[in-house]
Amino acid sequence: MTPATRTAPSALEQVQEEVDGYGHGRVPRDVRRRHILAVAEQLFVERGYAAASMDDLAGRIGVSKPVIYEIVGSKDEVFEACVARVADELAEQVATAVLEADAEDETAALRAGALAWFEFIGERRPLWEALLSSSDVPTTDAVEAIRSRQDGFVALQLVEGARARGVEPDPELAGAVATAMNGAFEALGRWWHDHPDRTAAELAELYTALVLPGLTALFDLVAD
Amino acid sequence: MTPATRTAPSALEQVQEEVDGYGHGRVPRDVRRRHILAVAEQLFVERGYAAASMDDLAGRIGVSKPVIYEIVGSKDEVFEACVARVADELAEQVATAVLEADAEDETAALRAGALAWFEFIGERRPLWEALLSSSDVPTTDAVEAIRSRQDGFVALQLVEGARARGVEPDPELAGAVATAMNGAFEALGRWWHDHPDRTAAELAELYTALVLPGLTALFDLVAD
DNA sequence: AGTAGTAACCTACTTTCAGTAGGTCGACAA
DNA sequence: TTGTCGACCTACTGAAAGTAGGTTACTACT
Repeated sequence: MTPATRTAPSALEQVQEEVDGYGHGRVPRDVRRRHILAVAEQLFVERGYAAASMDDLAGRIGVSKPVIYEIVGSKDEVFEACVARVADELAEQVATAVLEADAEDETAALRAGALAWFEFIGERRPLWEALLSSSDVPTTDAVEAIRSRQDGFVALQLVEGARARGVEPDPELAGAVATAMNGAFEALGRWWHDHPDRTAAELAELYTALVLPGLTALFDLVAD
Repeated sequence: MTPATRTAPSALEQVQEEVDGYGHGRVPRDVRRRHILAVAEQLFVERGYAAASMDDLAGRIGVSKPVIYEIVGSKDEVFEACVARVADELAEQVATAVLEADAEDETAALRAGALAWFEFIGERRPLWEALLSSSDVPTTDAVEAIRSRQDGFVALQLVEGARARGVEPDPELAGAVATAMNGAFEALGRWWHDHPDRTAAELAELYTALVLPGLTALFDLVAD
């Protein structure tokens, strides 16, 4: 997405610059909000959730704590906002990949979705781990929220895929299967962390091989 | 396992009684340890991890904080000890079910394992959620430990199953698949929470239907 | 220019809680 | 009786989340 200009102008640097644009320390709310979230993201990645303190965060931003509480909220809310940003991007990447794939070819769509997922977390592994699968992250409601959004998306694809074949599937079944599929995604993401020499494409291939036959059987996806 | 005597003498009550056995407050280390863990488990279930305080724990036990730190350790260590207990039981239940199944019939073994898993978490849903999938549990190393143990077990089953058919599988592949399978288990456990009218047997059936065909293809499990 | 209003920000607290330093108390041994 | 050891306690420190209430500088209007 971002053109690969060297030393990429990370969201953090961009906001930092924008903030510096105002000579004095005072900066409008929405800019400050982006500022806080960018620094917080960095901080969570560096220290992990538990060890990241609000005092430290405020210090890095160059602002006092009440500002954070006023503009974003509690520590949990800051964290959730960070998670939500990542989740939005993930959802968009995956959805785009799936919807761009040939609508007739469910196998290709599944493979494309899986590939997009693994590429996404491959590109920002530190962030992904810090926010979603590190060793001290509280499973916040935000995490639940992104899970259920992804589940909903996958379930929808399943239902539509089946319908396109003239099968009317049980929506609850589709929901359960979608949840299981996403659980497998998450788990493979963690596995990848311990086997970094694998490529996203290999993982996507493995995933597809594991899951597709069962889907076919359950939803008649590639019906005669 | 436990004979269903009415008002089951929970581990907590048993230990409580044993402690009361000593007239004075003083009790040997190992008894106190079981005492602490039993009460802690209860407390985590009631309040969740974050809201459970060491002061409260000490108070319920009828002992002062340093005793807990001396005998079990920090809050995290107490939590991990609780998790480890549950994990041991889960591992045993699943392993027993799988190993008792007909070794020739991998489909049956998979189904039995899945059933054991879901029955296990069905029987102690509050505990399961409090320790492993609630909203404020830090994903401790203990959780990682049980995951990797389960992964190892499943991977082993896959490898052995394939070997029994004369196929020598890639162990890393088996590991990845096992991880994905367990991720799906966890996810379905969470899904169940929102769809409590389903039975463990239904979930096991669904799970098997989703996963088995892919396994067959990948490992030649039910060869020719 | 002077002044009211307000948006952005600050100092300096309170509270809660994990974790600890150092001591008490009773049982049993020599 | 006195020493020692194991179980336990009181009373603290330190860190960090969250807040009450005040200050400063920019803006708009007279």
